[in-house]
Amino acid sequence: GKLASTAISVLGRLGNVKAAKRVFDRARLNGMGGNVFAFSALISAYGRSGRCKEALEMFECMKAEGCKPNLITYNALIDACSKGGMPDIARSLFSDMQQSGLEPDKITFNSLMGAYGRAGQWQEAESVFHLMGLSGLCQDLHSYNTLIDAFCKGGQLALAERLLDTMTSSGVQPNVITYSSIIDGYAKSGKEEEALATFSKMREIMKRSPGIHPDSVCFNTMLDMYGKAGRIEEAMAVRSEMESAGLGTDLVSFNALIDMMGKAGRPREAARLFEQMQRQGHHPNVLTWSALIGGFARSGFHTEAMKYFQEFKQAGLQPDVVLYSLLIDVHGKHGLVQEAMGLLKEMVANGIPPNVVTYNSLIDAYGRMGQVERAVTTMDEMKSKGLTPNAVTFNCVIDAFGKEGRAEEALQMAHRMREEGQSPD
RNA sequence: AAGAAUUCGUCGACUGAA
Repeated sequence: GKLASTAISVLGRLGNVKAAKRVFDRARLNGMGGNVFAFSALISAYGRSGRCKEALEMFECMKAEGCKPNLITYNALIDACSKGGMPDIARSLFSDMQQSGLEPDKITFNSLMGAYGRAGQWQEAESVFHLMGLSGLCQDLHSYNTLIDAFCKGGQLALAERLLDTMTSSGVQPNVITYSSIIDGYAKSGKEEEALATFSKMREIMKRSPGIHPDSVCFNTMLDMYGKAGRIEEAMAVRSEMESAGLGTDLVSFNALIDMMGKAGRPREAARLFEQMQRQGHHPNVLTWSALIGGFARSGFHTEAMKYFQEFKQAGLQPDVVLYSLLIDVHGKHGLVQEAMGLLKEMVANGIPPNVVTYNSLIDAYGRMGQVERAVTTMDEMKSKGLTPNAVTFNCVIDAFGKEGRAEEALQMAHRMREEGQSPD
């Protein structure tokens, strides 16, 4: 009973949903599983791995079994929707729970705010923050951090800075997470100097409060920022600092470094880091491999890239949409459309449904080859699969017409783009 | 009064005279 919910929770945290579900099922067979605790833990486990649909199914399932969801169940489910990028469902659950007589608590508000923040809807996040105050709940450190992060993700750095001041004067002390969010916000807006200034400021403040230091997430944020900006020297310097701080280069640091080298057209350096990390006992994950493979593929070393892809599969790891889309894209860009189609078949056969990005890469490939008609059919095909073309899709098709000198049709496509709710820019 | 479940920051994919 109690042991089962704890086990489900721990497995969920480790990212092993399969095992969590097994424990859940077994506990239920033994007649000690079907309680709120187990259901909530499982819903949370699904949420953590981004499987919001399954979380919602479990929720329906528990209700059907007559197990009444409580505050924590709702919180877990709202968080699952948040992580799954479905803020609107999160919001309707927020209403539902009140209908059933449950009072939202701080965690409920924070989770809902996070749902909007992740989705880039910082205005909504802000209004939840205020609603929280109006409901008589006092915003805590999580609330401030969540809203600051929402502002940062929405590129509203001035608002983030202002809220940082507000929280301090309200007696809530910012922590590493607060500063990391802001640093990342600057990093993603291409404001490296501001990010660095925030980083330094944080270290100054932390010097005065013993026991608190920038952690690896914070360093990795800086590291990746320099990597993305192609400032290799500085990225390396961050790595050294991390090591002298006793944090070491962790999996995320290596992934960022490998990506940096790959994008800088230095895939051999990336491969060196790849070896190095393993010597240090790190197990490469899908992100590591994608960065590595992408580096080789973008530089035109397809054979190398595919060799690593084989190795990846032999290592028993499952390729995902991103990895397949990456491979499809680089093959398409180099005019290897047959190979790209082969990969598409393979992914479908492996039960990985292509998404908008996958299709965009194919459409782009046809466009580059001057096969506008095929580009258009591919767009229709994606629609028939229930996928909605986005701005990138339309841009690719418009560009394809443009390249062929078919300005009329390019314009028509731009019109359709508006009709279908995408704004051309 | 209980060994149970819930909230914050970092890494990989697509378009553009960028």
